Amino acid sequence: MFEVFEKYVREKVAISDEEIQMIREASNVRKLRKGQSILHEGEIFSISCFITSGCMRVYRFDKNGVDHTIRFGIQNWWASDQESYNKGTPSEYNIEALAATIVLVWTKEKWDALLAASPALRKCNEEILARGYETSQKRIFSLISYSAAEKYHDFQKTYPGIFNSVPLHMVASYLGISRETLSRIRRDFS
Amino acid sequence: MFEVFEKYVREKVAISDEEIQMIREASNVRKLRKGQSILHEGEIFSISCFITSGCMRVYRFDKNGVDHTIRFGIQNWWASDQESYNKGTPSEYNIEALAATIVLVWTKEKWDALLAASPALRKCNEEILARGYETSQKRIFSLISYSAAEKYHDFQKTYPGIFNSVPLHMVASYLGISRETLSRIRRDFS
DNA sequence: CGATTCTTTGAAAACAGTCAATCTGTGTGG
DNA sequence: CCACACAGATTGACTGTTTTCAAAGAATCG
Repeated sequence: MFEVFEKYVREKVAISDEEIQMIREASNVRKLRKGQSILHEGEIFSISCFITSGCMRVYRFDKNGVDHTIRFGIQNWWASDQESYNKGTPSEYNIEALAATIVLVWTKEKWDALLAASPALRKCNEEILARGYETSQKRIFSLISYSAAEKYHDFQKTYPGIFNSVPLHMVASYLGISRETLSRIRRDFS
Repeated sequence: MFEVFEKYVREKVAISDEEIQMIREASNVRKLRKGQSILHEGEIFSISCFITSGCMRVYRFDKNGVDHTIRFGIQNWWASDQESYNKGTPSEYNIEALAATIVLVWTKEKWDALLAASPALRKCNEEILARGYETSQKRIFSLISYSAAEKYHDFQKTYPGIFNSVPLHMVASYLGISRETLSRIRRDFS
């Protein structure tokens, strides 16, 4: 479990064994069954949650009760609602495991303490946030400029790991198109 | 000029007069005419750029040469390409003034030094990044779940300040719809 | 005032969504 | 091992929305 995280951090920043050990001790392992949720809308999201294996999905319901996929997460990704986490406000999102999944979690208190104690972790954290923002910008560009077929192919190419882990109707909901449209795109392109 | 920024910072964090003074001394004022750009694609974006008045637009061309509005900025917003700034890579974006605009700029070197020297500024910076990410998430949800009309009304309601500062065809390009569609939405709803 | 940019409109075509039905694969219980 | 249930994926027919293209009407600016 933790080895995955250690490798992940060491690839991003130089960090001492002591710091790693401290981070390890503050962490908890959680195993999730397929379909299990770590966040329901209305709850406050107050953990840092790193995926070591499996697959997760962040989603949200619209006013008609239709769910929309905000984001997926697989190994080495974080599952979170930054807004709820930062502000301590009730979340509008849900986070569920799409398959058997193992995550490392830290409470917000412990994570804050770790950030204060470890400059390397702090740097790593900043990088993660920056990377997340850049990813969002790219996705926004694809959503405003691509056709349905282009969005599909771009997703498949950019995130093959995710593409191969999640059901197609969730890919459709991630891309903002209907599953039928996605199905027809697939038929026409292969 | 600088007063706008000082007020902005003080509303976010507690900061000493000395720190403010230091930030002020490192800053430069730049006046932009309508249509003037501070970034062309291919260049490296290596300044922090705070808008004290006026209006800016971050945009990008797709492979057909059509431009798409990534983001707008008005007073108290930042104009940037985080990815180019962070990684030092050539930008894929363009940033232009949509009207006479005054910005405060810091070179990346100076800004980094300020962040290192002022914990308050660093905290403020983190908040800005977090807020930017949250904003992106909201926009993604609107792009994948709203109809064209809903996107329009949401934008108008959420960012009235921007809505009233930019031409409609750019609003359309920001929302990912054609100007004709936007025009018809407006006709049908008033 | 003329030039340019921005916005609106109409008609046709392309595109995507909906609904209902069917097909496919997986896993479960008998 | 089979039959059945269930979730996921596909298809067809239809509807509705959005884009495209071409043109004309405002608004703005030198």
